[in-house]
Amino acid sequence: MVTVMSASKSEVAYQLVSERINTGAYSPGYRLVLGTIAEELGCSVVPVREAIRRLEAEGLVHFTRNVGATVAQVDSTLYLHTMQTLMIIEPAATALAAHAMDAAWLSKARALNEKMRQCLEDFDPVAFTRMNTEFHQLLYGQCPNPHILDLVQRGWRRLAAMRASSFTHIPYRARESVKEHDGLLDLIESHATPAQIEAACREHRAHTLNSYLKAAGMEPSVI
Amino acid sequence: MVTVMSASKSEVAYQLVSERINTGAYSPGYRLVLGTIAEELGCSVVPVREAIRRLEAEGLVHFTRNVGATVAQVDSTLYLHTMQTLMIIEPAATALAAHAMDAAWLSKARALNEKMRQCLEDFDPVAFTRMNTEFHQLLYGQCPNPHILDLVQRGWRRLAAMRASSFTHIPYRARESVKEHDGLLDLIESHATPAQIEAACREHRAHTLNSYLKAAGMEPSVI
DNA sequence: CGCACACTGATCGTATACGATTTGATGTAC
DNA sequence: GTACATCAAATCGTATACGATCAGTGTGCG
Repeated sequence: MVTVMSASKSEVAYQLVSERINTGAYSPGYRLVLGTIAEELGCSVVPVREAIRRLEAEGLVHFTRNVGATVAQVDSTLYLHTMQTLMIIEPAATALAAHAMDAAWLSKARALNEKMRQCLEDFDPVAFTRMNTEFHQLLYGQCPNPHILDLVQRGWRRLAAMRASSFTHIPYRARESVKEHDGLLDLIESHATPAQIEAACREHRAHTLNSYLKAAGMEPSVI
Repeated sequence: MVTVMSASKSEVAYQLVSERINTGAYSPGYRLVLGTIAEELGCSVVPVREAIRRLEAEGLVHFTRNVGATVAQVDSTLYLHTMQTLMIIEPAATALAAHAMDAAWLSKARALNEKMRQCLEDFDPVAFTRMNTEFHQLLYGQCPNPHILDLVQRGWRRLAAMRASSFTHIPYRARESVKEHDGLLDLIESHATPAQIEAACREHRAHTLNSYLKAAGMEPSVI
């Protein structure tokens, strides 16, 4: 055979559906029909099934036996639960990644945060959220524990899929957020202990979460 | 139809393989052949495939395209990574579950820990590990955030699948562990804040992890 | 007019079948 | 004796086919 066969069909199906959910082409509640997707991909339903089940395991789609799959609903509770989970795991990942934060890394992070600061004028929530995601990825990206890294990435991915950035709901957080990022980088530059980094990072996340909770008229998170 | 059809075949397959891994009937490295399992279950390979992929998503089996699935290897790094992940998430789950810890709950937890204390004489690592799992389940079980709860349960499940309890490797930790459990319950009884509970619980987990690391001649965890 | 029930179309769950890929073994040349 | 090419068996990946199940609709009865 000449064909390269780089990825299996179920992998292709997974990528396709996954991307469409992320870009919002499939919005929450959208009915994912195996046969339709299979036809579109030019393959049978079997690989599509597998892809859908994988997405289910990741929490991006909801599946009911003998009924079918739909893109997971973004109920406000789900958003909060995901935020809360990230508030616990991401700071830990960042602290564990501290060893990799050298001078080069630091200047890159500073530059990115500076770009975010510039973005504050004529505020564009989407662009800002994208850069915010990138900034945090820079923070936790070098975490040496693959489980934890995976969990953090899934969390962010879920939030992205919800297309409900905090900054859309509570725009004033953007300015505070940039300031807190700087504080975090200062802390890292001064060779703070991992525990200190974790605490500061968690505080940053907690501020965002609690601002959202307050805006929604709810109690702040207990931790 | 008279049949109840309580679970789909892929669900049955999932349960079967999952249990066999947990009980150790399928030990790490064991080759999971779709056809063989299907034959044993009296069904075709398709549902088995789905079950295997689910187990892969949970990290219990390793899957290679066109080659097949094997029960995940328990390399010591994996064990440590799982322990470290749990060290971060479980205390948070416990703190979030604090609201549900009333007098009745407390007496149940005390009773269980007392049983563990009795088990210290003629020490049986397996029985002790089982009770320890139960005790911790009691701690985090009422966590209201389903994501976090799920992550904690997966972590414990993974550790169980590894059949490599800390108490097998470092038996002297058992005695300290029971004492720390009591301390934790005292703290809860005195209506400590969730943050305090989290800190104490994490310290407990950190002690276990670092004892293991020390026994293996490795550096203690940075957080 | 409203409710219960049977029917229908859509969709899922699984079996079977076959092509594709890998792996390990066998044989041959050097 | 070793290295490499070739081959066969085992196993996976996917297509197709058909039975099972569910949601919605229409009809009949109270």
